Amino acid sequence: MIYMLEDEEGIRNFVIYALKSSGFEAEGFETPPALYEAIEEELPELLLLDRMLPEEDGLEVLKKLRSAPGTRKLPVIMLTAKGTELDKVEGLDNGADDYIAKPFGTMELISRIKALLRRTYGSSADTEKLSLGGITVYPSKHEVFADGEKVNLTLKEYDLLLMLMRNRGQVFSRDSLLREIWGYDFAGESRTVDVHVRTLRQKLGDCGELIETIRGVGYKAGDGSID
Amino acid sequence: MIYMLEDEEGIRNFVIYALKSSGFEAEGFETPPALYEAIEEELPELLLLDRMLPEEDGLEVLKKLRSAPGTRKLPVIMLTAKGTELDKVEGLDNGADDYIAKPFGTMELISRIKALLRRTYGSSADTEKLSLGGITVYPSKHEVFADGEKVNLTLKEYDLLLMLMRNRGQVFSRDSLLREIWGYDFAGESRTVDVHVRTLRQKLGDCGELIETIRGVGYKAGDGSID
DNA sequence: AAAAATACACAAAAAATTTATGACGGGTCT
DNA sequence: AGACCCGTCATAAATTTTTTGTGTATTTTT
Repeated sequence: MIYMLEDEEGIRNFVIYALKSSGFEAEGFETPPALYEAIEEELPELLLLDRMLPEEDGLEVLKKLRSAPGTRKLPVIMLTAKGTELDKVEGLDNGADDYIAKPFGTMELISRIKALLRRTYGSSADTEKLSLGGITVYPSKHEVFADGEKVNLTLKEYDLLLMLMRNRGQVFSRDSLLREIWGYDFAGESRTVDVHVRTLRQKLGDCGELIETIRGVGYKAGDGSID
Repeated sequence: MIYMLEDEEGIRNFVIYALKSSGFEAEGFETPPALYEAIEEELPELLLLDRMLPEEDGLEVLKKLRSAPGTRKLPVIMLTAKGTELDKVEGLDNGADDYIAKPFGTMELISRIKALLRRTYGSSADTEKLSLGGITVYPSKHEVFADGEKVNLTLKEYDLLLMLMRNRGQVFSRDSLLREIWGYDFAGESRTVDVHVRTLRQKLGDCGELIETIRGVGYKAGDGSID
């Protein structure tokens, strides 16, 4: 969720629209009190802050946010018509993470937002995860959780789960799984996959049921409806 | 320590001088290879990267840095004469944290550097010391403590530990560790890593268990849950 | 509906792979 | 020379993977 504090309705609507088009959740506010109230309700992931406001200066808002424990680390990008170097320095030195002078392009704004979010919330390693029902997989950590409990999987079990989770709802034949995960190319009869599916289900406990057997065809994880 | 990659000597010297005047340690490099070499030696806190370089494009340098585990999180500010919105978007979307178009003012540059350092290291707490369980590393002093006891590590052991501690929870394959720590052109056995992990674990005593073996994949430090 | 056939689940042993360990020799620095 | 770091190897230990056999559920045939 991204919040924006900006008194001019035109700019505000334009930016909020642009953000939503890029897949962000976004909400705009006209006055500092309205923003404060919203922050009490829900802390946004990032704040776009106009520098020049009729009542309370944007800089004052920033200082307040920075001095309150809950919002001390809130990523803030200042947006403003005041584009002199001194203005930028003032904004940044008071705790803003970025400072964009109007007029700015939508694409640049989006990119800067993404860059800041990336830096703040650690783009891949921590965030990157796959979930299905009670199962969560963190690929870069090679960790799997089922109903909150950490599960220790062997390599093949892990590969198998990842394969199924990455293509949820899709049915894989034993042969295609052997080819993809084992790299084998032979078509000979083998119960190898079955055995791994079994151990995998066992280790996943209740979540094991999310791996379905499609009789006569193969296996799949989830039916696409569950998130 | 801040590094700068910039082919024009005039700008380079000017910026390095400005940085030093502001109390930063800084060093400039003329070519990508020189930068890479320096990074092998010491990882800087931040990198200023010129976009247009005669040999290798700045963007290529950025991509390389972002794809290597050791420098994936290195804060990077791009500095460049190319100031169109598309250029900025391109730089930011490829992993740069900020993008400043020339000509830029020294004060703005310093402020942006400070803002990024603030965001990255949270008021410089992280640079001073890294902790995981009973292990504490002081990178600036090259000192390591395990359960309060000082531990004497050899260079490779230290590099290995630092690598794992800086990316806790992340799994590293032997190959990627060899590439990052031993250098991209190291031709030796990947079992070499095992041996160093062993000596490292030994020296860390009980804390050695924090370095986990992920069978079939590699090693990692901490499971993300421990702080 | 009963019988036969098929496909899968389960269990445990056997085989294969991967990692830990101990030891050695070359190299470097003091 | 002595101490130490580094990379390699052989072997032991640990764990995973595959094979194999048996039981059970489901589908097909009669």
